Amino acid sequence: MKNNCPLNYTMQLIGTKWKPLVLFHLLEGALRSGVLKKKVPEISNKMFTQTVRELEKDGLISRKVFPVVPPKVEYKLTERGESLESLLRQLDKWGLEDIKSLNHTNFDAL
Amino acid sequence: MKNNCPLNYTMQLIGTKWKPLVLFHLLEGALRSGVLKKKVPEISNKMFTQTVRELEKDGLISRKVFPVVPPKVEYKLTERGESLESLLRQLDKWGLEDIKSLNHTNFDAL
DNA sequence: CCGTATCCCTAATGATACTG
DNA sequence: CAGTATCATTAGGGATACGG
Repeated sequence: MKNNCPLNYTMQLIGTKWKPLVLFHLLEGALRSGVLKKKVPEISNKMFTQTVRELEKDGLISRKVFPVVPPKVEYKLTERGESLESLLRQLDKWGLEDIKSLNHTNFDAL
Repeated sequence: MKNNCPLNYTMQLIGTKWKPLVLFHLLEGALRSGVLKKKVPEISNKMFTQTVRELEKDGLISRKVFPVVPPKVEYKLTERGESLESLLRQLDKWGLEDIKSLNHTNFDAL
């Protein structure tokens, strides 16, 4: 761990383009692979797989395969992943508030 | 804004390798350029400049030049930047807690 | 002291086609 | 439905040398 800042450690776990979004949508509960993917419309097939694989490797989500046809796979947050909930919500909230304040600024200027 | 998630908006503002660290260190107050840079030892000259420029452009920090020799430049958080304080501290806190819990796990396993 | 300008490398992301 | 493989592109990052 460099920079002796736990902050960096956290960013390395969730600080990518897609991870926060995937985690955020899983706050609702377990989701089937296709459903989860549709919640992040712009994500490519490759990046979706890569993202969930890494999140699984890091123990933030779990993957459950149902032995049925057609295949069915569900992803859900692990306990460790759930511990990110308040952080994820705060990230979302800050963005929302910031956008709102920007709008106010624009309105005032016009 | 894509994915209609403010979360993403936030990540685009601070979700890079160095921005969170720079912002975090500025929570203490204004810092002279060289001092701030030393707080992030591994950062290259180029990335430091690039990082503070972008943070300034996004209105999260401000840059003050003192007309003296040798040159003196100070960076500090803007009001908008300061609004990130609790978020930054929570990022740091989560990492710290997670590292601790990992250590416990390891100890238990040994 | 502070910052810019180059050059270079690697990791991250994306489009497309294909398999069990 | 879920996932893999491949190829191509770009963005992020770093080393070094130079300039006000």
